[in-house]
Amino acid sequence: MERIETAPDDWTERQQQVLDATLSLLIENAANITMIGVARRASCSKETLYKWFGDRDGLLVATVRYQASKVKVERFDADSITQAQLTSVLLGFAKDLLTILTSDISIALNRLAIAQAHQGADSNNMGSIVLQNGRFSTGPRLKPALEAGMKAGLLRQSDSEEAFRSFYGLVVRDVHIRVLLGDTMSFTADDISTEAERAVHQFYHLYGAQTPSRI
Amino acid sequence: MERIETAPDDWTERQQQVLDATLSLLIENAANITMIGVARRASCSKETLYKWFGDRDGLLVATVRYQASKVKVERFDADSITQAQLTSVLLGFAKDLLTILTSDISIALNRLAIAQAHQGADSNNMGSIVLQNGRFSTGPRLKPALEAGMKAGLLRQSDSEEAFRSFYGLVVRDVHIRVLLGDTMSFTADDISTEAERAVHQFYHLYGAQTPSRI
DNA sequence: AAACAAAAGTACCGTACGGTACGGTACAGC
DNA sequence: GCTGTACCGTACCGTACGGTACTTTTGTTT
Repeated sequence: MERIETAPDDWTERQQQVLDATLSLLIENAANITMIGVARRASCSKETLYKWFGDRDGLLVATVRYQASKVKVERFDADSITQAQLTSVLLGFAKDLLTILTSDISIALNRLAIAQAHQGADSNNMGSIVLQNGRFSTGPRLKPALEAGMKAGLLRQSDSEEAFRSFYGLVVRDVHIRVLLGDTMSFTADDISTEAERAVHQFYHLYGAQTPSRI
Repeated sequence: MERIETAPDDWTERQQQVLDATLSLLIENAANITMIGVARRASCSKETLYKWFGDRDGLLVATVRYQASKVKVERFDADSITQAQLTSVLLGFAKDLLTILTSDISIALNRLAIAQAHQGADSNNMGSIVLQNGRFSTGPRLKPALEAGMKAGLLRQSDSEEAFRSFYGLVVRDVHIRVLLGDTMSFTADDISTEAERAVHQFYHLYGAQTPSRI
């Protein structure tokens, strides 16, 4: 297990300050973001924004990518795995997922991406970018651990992608759509731990090799 | 079991035509909806829109409520329930949920509501309305069947709200966020049936009184 | 047919925002 | 010191849109 970090998209420090300013404005109100607003918050000129990022969409895409590059990903890459290790990986994953999905910044970026997921059906629109760096980066991240678990006889043999999707459902349930729609669910760290443990327990119940105790 | 229909919010036929026009425009591009666009699509004047709906937000809220009023809700309201009945209710619910969440109209309205979930923290904003008529109307709808199932010894005794949320997670998994972000998942009716059956099977596995066969 | 109401159509206003241009300033290289 | 570059601040332009006012059409009542 090691922590790897994706490339910071090679922005200068000043440019990163601008992107951070954009992020802070997005968190405050993703819908009403304006170029002049970003310029003021970042204490830079609009012309600089256009010079660096091309246009409004370029700035927003750069901001989404920039935030994605900041997320450190933990990968499991061993052949064999013990029960305790697998449980630890699953628990950590569930907690990370719930923490991220309920964070201000994730909510803001998802709102932004969802709002304009319709325009520009190409793969460079914001919806695709968020999907790629969000949901579609989490699956492959957990896959090795799941397959090692199957190989070690801890999990039933099955399609690891399907297993992952069910685990995702058990972890997230209705939380994501609720927070996106403005339901303030106010999770404490304890709540998240409890939820993660429930999800892992239920997942073992569905996909574990031997049947553990109920709920 | 009976089909009840919520009040159509007493709009005249002509007004409903306007709301339908608004819906069709929302489906085409929820982000770029304009008053003049609605007026043209509905062959009415802007002034009429303002007279009938107050302002832009009033029109959008009315449209969301109007659509919600069109959804017929099936309720279970018996004291006792058989295994076959419970399975039927669960399957029907899962299929309905997946069908709705992946429909153009639900996607458009959720995008609209999510985009501006931040402004107006009062309970009359669009996020609250969609939550109330979407996620928060599905729970109570299934609750009686779940509790009847517990009473009949078909399901383990547990908090029916918690049981529902896990069922929701098993049914929806990552589907909702993916379609909202623009991932075209193209479900056929067969796909939806398969998904629903898997979810119900897994739900029974977690909450069923006797342990059925795996997956 | 006259009279009235409702609503379509159109013209208009104010504003907000994306994008551009330009003047001014700090600083690096020569 | 001179020149070029990078950047800030601000003013400006064009457009799109929300909202209002006014004129014309349509249709209904008496």
